[in-house]
Amino acid sequence: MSNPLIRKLEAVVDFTDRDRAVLEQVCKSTQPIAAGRDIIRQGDRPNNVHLVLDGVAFRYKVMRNGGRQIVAVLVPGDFCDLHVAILGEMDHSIGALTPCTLAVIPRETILDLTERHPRINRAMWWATLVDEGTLREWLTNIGQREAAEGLAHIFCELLLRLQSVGAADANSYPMPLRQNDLADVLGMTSVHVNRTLQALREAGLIVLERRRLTIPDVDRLKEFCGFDPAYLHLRPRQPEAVG
Amino acid sequence: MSNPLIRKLEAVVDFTDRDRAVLEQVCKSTQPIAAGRDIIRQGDRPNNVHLVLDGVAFRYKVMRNGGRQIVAVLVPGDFCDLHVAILGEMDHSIGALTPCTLAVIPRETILDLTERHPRINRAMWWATLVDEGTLREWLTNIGQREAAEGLAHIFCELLLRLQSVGAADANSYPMPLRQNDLADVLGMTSVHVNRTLQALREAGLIVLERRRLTIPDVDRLKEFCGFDPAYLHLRPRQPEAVG
DNA sequence: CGCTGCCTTGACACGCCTCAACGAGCGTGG
DNA sequence: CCACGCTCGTTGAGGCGTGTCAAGGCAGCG
Repeated sequence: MSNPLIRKLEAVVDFTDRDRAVLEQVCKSTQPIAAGRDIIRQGDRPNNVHLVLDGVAFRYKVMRNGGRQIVAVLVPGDFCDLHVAILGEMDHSIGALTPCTLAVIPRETILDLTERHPRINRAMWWATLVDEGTLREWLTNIGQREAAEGLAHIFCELLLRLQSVGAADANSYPMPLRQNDLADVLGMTSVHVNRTLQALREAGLIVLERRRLTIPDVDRLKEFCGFDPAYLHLRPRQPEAVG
Repeated sequence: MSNPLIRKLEAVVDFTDRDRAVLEQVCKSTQPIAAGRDIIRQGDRPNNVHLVLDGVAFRYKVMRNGGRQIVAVLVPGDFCDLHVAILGEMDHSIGALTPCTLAVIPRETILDLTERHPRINRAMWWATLVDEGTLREWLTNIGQREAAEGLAHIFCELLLRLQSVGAADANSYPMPLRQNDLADVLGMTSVHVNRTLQALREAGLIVLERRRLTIPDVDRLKEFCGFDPAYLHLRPRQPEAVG
C-alpha cells in the first residue's frame, strides 16, 4: 500500500521521484501502539516526531479538575507532533483511539526536510496550515453551533478526511470516537451527546450502531450543519488569483 | 523602534545581519487601516500577505445565522494571512480592532523566504506552530472552562502577548476587545460577558474601565484560571526599565 | 457466563440565552 | 454650548439547553 503521507501531500505539491524516495525513507522506522495508550504526553521533549501511518489518534489537553478537551483527531498521513521539532516541548498529549502504526522520525530529519527539500517543506507548510484551519472550524463548532450541528459537522469532516486516505466509503465509516470522546471534542457531557445523537437518528440524518456511522444522505447532513469543506483544502490547487 | 516581526522572531532564532536586513526590506511597504474595517475577507484569494506592524486585529468566521466566532487576536508582529501564500484561499475574515499599520508582502516573497532563508523559514514555522497552540488553548477556553475562567485566561494571554511587543506594562493594558467581542471569542452572549465581568470585578481579580484592563494581582488571576504560559513559547523578556 | 466498558434513561438543578429597556460616554453639528 | 445620535455597557425577568447524579441495559470478550 502507498504511504499515506505522500498520498496526502501529493494532493497539493508535485513531488519529484527523489522527494518521494526521501519521504518513503523517512517513514521506514515504524512503531505499533495499542488503542487507549498515549503516544506522547504534555511536557515531553522527545527527540522524535511521530506520524500516523495507520489507525486514528487524538490530541487532548487535561484540565486541573480532571476535565479533558480533545483538540484534534489524527488520521493516517497526519503528523502527531511536528511542534517538537521546532518548539521543543509538547503543550498537550496524544493518545491512540484505535490500534495505530506510527512512523518515528528523528527531529533532525524533520529540520533537514524543511531546509533542504523545498517541495517537502512547502507540503508540510500546507499540512500545518490545514491543521490550523481545522482548529478554527472546531472553535466555531463549540462556540457557535448547536450541539446537534456540531456533532453533524464533526461527522462530515471525518467522512471527508477518512475518504481522502481511503478509510471510508461513500457514506459511512467506522466511528473511532465513543460518545464520551465526542463529548470532549465538543465541550459537552456524554449524556447530552447521547440525547443529541438520538435526535439526529430520529431526524434520519445519521445511522450510528456498532461503532459504525452511516450517513443516508450526505448532502442533507452537510446542509443541516452548514458544512463547507473549503477549510480542509482537499482539492488540488487552482491557478493563481488576481488581487 | 525596531520591527515587531524581527523582535518577535528573534526570541527563538538567531538571525544574521542579512536575515534582519531581508526582513526589514520585506516590511517596507505599509498600509494603514481604520478601526472596524476589514483587512481581508473569507473567500478572498489575494496576492499579498499582511502583517500587523501596529495596532490589534482579529480573525473571525461568520455563520449562516449571522453569528460570529472570533478565532484569533493579532498583535504587532503577527501574520494575518500567511495561509494565502500556501493555501491560496482565505477560509475566514480579518478585521481591525484598533487603527492598524500593516506590512503588505507579495505572496512570492513569502514563498521565497521559506525556500531560500532557512532561519527565517524556521522562525515562521515557530510562529505558525505557536498560533496553532493558541487555538488549542482557546478551544479549551470554550469547551472546558467556566465563563469567568475563560475570560480571565484571555486576559492573561493578552497581557503576556502585548508585553512581549511592548504594548502593555507590568499589569495593565488598553483592552482592544469590547464586551461584544469577548462574547464572540468565548462563544457566549455579551449580556453574560457583562455579568461575568462584574463577578470578576467584585472578586477583585480585575479592574476594567474606560477600555483599560488592570490586573491588581497577576499571579492571583493566573491561579484563578489555571493559566500556564507554556503554549505561547515566549522567551522570558526582561522589562527594559527593571534591572 | 459473568465481567466490564459503553450506551441509555430519568429527575432535577443551574448556567447561560433571549428579549427588552435604559444609561453612560462621546463625537458631531446647529 | 447644548442637543442629538450612536455605540457600548448595564440591568431585569423568564425560559431553555446542558450539566449532574444515579441507576439500569446491553454487547463484546476472556
